[in-house]
Amino acid sequence: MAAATTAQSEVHANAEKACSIQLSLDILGDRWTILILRDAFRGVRRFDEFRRDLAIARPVLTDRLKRLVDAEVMARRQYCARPPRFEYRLTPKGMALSPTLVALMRWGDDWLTESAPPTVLVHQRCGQPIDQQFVCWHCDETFTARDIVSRPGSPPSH
Amino acid sequence: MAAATTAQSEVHANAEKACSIQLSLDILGDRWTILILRDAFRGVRRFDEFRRDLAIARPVLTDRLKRLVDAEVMARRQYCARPPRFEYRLTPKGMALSPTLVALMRWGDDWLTESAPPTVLVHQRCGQPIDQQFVCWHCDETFTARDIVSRPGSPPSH
DNA sequence: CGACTTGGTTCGGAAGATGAACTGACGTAA
DNA sequence: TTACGTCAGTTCATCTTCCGAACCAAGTCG
Repeated sequence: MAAATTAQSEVHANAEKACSIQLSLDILGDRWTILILRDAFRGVRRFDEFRRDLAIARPVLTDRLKRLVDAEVMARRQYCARPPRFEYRLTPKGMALSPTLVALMRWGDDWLTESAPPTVLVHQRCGQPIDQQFVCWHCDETFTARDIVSRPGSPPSH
Repeated sequence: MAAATTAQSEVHANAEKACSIQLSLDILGDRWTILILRDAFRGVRRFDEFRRDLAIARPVLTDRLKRLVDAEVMARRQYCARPPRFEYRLTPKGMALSPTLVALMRWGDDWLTESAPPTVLVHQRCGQPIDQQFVCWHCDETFTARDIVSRPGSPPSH
């Protein structure tokens, strides 16, 4: 990624037809979807709660929630028969987005706010701030983006 | 983040006025910007190279690059006087987005592609695939999103 | 000279976002 | 029982943004 300046990864660049980032952005890539997910991680579940918190137009929220449900990132569930009430919850696939949201939040904290970050994420057990790191389990060490190279994925075995 | 279902973080939810994710999305939150950055990480630098690779409309690319330069995520630099030629490079602030891009890519790999991932990121030194993890330096251990709680940031000291 | 490349700007039409109003099923208080 | 409120939407007119095509300018190559 960060080592894309090397000859290696420039050679590979053209080989990446269907990039995973592209696929992810097909689902997440608009002004509202990630904010909806952020709210969902905070515990927001109901239509009007999303609407009020985000000040999003109703038709847009309807559409975005529908897309997220279609993509199996969120699940729509009726939790009350009468009156009929629905909630939108993160699926495991949606939960798996937490590293993305955390990375986004940390970037904002580090580069976009001059004062203290509005929210701090801490390790539940000890209460100390968390860090997000690249890890190599082979070398058993953490490192920065500078030590990463990209390679084409192994062709599907057959 | 993932523990937003606890009473704790729900209480805090309303206290988060200017969320860092919101601030980040003010810069990154549209269909093209993140794809431009992905290309930049791959080593793409010139206007027409971005345009061809992304199949993006010229005026939109002009606008997005301008925004990224204004936000100091990329820098526009003339690298040839005659004919005047320009390149767009990631600044340190832009480089700092690599964890976000990596998280996005990994989510796509894990949940959106059924075959092998098109690109694999490996540790430069040993060539083994990298992992991205939450780390607590206090406890000296890695963990998943389930072990995170959010807290309001400490008020600016004075 | 004329064609080509790079890095744009300027248009009109298409697509997407917006707020306001409407619906409809139900609950509650007077 | 009448009126009002809530939740979860849909419909519609308008407004903004996006897009592709065309144009432009500066320079280079043959």
